[in-house]
Amino acid sequence: MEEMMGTLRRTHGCGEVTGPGMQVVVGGFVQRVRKLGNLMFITLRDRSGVVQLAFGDDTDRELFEKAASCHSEYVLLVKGTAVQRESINPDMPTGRIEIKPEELRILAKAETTPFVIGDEVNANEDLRLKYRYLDLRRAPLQQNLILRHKIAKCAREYFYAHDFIEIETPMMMRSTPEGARDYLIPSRVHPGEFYALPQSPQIYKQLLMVAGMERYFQIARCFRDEDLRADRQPEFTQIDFEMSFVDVDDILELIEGFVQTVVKEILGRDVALPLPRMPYAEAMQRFGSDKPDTRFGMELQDVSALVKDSGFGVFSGAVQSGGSVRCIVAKQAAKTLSRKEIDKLTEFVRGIGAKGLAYVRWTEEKPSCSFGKFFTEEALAELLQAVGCTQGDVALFVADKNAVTLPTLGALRLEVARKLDIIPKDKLNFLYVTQMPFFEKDEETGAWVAMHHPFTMPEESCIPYLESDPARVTAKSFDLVLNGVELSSGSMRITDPALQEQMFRALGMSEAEIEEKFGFLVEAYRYGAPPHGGMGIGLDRLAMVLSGAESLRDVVAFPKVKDASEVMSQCPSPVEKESLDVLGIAVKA
RNA sequence: GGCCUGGUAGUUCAGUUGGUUAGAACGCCGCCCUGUCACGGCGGAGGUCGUGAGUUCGAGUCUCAUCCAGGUCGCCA
Repeated sequence: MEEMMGTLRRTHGCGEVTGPGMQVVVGGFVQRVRKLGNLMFITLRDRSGVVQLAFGDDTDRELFEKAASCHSEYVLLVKGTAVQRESINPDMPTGRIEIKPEELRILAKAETTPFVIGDEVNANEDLRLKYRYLDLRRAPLQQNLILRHKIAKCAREYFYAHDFIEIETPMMMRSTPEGARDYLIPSRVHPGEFYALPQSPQIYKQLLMVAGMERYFQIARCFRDEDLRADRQPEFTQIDFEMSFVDVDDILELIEGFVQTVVKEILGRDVALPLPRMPYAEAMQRFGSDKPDTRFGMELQDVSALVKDSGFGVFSGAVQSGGSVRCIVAKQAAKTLSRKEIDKLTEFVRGIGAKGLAYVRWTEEKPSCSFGKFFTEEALAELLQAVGCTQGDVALFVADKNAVTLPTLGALRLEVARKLDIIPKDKLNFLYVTQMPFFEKDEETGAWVAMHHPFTMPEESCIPYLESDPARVTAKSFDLVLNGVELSSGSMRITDPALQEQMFRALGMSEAEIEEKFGFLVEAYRYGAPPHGGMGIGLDRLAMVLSGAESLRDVVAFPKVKDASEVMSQCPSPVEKESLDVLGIAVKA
């Protein structure tokens, strides 16, 4: 029979009971019951920590028997006195004291849990997600959610202090066919018509600038109906803002200030400002990535000039047809990267688009080389010297068009670094990637599509080439990268309606299409808008990196799994036929 | 959607060329235990080997199909 709290109220968190002599009432879950005959210990856990209750021969017999009936995860309310322990546990923050209970109420009993609830995980994630409310009792996950809360709190305080106004934008909005797939909401009042959940508050926050709100901020939930990854959930949270009367540098300075503040607040560490800034083109050349992990070297090297006249057709052919031959050099990796391992890496690069992988593996006296028969010893020595490959190293080469060599070697660089375990875990390398290309070519259709979104302001100097030479147009956009994770992206927006229409045309949209999809937006800008720009910072990803978690699931209270379902409540789920009828929806069998 | 890996007790796993009654650890239950804190000791319960079909005298083990999970690529303006 469960008991009531009555008038008894908690006075302290379990982790807050520190000194002997304290009269306390604590409540929490039973972590563990340890019976030693007429001596018994119960560890009680709440959000603040764990404290030990001690029952001995000085304990009232009835109270002792009641305590002895407790099992793991029972919910107790205990009144007692903290006393010095006979045997101290130095590994426990409250290990110097224990509570001598005078009163104990069993507020709730608990069935045996499907997995043991402790700091160490000893169950599959699948099972833990099904019983997410139990998994969340574990201190590491509680700490992650608390850390996430602190980031959100810190963000609010920072943006409030910088004169931003918190404004909610709609969760039900117009579907925009560009970009990611929308989650749709059927309209009952307008059968056959749909709202969409926002992929971001982009359009609304721009309109808030047109409205003269000057500085808008929101911790905004965003939705994208795409397949999941460890670092991608279908619904996610952005620290979203937009500001007027600014240019790129003003936004970058504001955000690096936030980054410095939040890292100091959460980790107590200093971030040196200004944050490094790297043009997109340089990031691709040096790291083969638009979100470079700069915590380690092993940068890409272009050896096209050295190998273009070699007898090795794969190399010379790639250079002659406008591509390149590039490599990375893994220092002192010859032992770890055996022939077998290099074969695996070859499979790896084939999986992401390269045709193959050439290598030099310099173990003993002579380098062993997959393309050795096409190179004289002198030519090979010259090549290796040029790329800084010496005894004990492995050099890995990819030859193809640049659209393949760069990203392939970028991914290979990360893969090799992980295998060699050379990525420093304690570094926090923030980086702004700037001057992104405006357009990117759709490989299938050959059409130019916006790399960011179509409201992004191009660099002024590029405007003449919008329609004549899209490839050379760069955008006033910027990404914030932390340790190779894209935390956020932002840009200046187009405020000139004529330029905006020109942009839509460059993207191949007809007048009718522009009017139909974005007419209201273009019209808004005809009534005057201050120059403005903004950003959305991924709160989940920031929490993931700052907590050291490997997956977004570890920093989201109730995450979705790979197929976008939620295993605890089992959604999505079918609905009653009547519910569909009222919406005018028929579901294919 | 493609590819890779996995699914055996409540949990995490082991399980030999296909061969007796499918094991271990933790958890759970019972008894003992006055300083434990991963307490300890003794005993016990607990299994549709994901599901279905096939090969075989015989399948946890081999084959096929299917379901589920994770990773990865496509995708994510």
